[in-house]
Amino acid sequence: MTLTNNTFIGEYAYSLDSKGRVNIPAKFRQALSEDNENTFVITRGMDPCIWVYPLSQWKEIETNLRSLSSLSKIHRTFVRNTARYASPSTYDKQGRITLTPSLIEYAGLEKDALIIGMVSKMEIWDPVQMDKTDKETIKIDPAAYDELAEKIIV
Amino acid sequence: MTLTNNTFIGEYAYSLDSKGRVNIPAKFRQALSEDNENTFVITRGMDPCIWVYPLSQWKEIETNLRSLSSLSKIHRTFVRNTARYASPSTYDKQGRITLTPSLIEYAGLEKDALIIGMVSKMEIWDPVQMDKTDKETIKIDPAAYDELAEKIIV
DNA sequence: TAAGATTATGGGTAGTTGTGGGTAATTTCC
DNA sequence: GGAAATTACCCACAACTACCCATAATCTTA
Repeated sequence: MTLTNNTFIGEYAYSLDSKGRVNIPAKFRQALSEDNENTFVITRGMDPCIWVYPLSQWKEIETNLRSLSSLSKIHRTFVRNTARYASPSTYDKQGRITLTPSLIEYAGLEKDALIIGMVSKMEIWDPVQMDKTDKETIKIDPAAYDELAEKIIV
Repeated sequence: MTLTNNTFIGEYAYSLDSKGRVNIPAKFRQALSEDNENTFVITRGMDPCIWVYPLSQWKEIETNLRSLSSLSKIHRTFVRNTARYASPSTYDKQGRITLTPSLIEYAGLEKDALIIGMVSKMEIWDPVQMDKTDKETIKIDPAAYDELAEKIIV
């Protein structure tokens, strides 16, 4: 079945080659709608990983950023920090995107790359970082989950 | 893989040569719409950096400045400071613009220049100044910042 | 099960990009 | 008015990147 609704779920293990390329799971490529022109926007995640947006999704963020006036210092800082690390990346005939050296370093990627579907976007993790973060997750305050329960039903 | 016209994202490290020239990232040049005739307007940023607008974008700012009444002192000051240091700069065959000595001094530029995409414009920073500003960012009110993030990041 | 299609990974090459420097035109200043 | 300095425009080259093809492993389908 071919879903083209820009929705990504599941986890995949790939390798990062010497040119900084990683494969995008075939299912994710098929899920990407035509208007994205085979293009994602990669940027820093809030965790030590790379966030990968469909281009159309990123454009919405850009539109929102445009509405902020540079007269306000906090607005300037926010626009800078959001736009600064982002770059578009179109996948090649083999289905790979090229990551920037800066993002590879930020995520601590070496040989292996874990690609995780986050519904509206995806994340690229180094396996070691992922492990570490998993262990820290256990320490999360259960009360925080209770609060979340009011917002979402699973 | 062309992003929206006149939209700039990402960070690039270039060098300032002995003639005061800096490269404009190829992606930014490609993003610039035809009607700008390869021309940007450079001026003082509100942070210690140089702001670089597409010519067409600058014209819009001029229009907005016109609408500010000179009866108000703060309006006069703002218009003066904005218009005063601005000058157009067309990039050469190699894609470089020439910066004015006054702006180079204002931004504290020496050998290296960091070019940062700010969506509707770009900024040119000295790496040392950028570092310093990054560290000050931590002092920004986290609550206000988070609120902004929730509104902008979809 | 076998043949064909798809997927993941590696590597080669031609064109593009970033950087330095040269020369002719223009401006400045005495 | 003419020399000096500045600016605008041009060429050259090294490094990099986008694009192409190749191959092995895996999945599909008849």
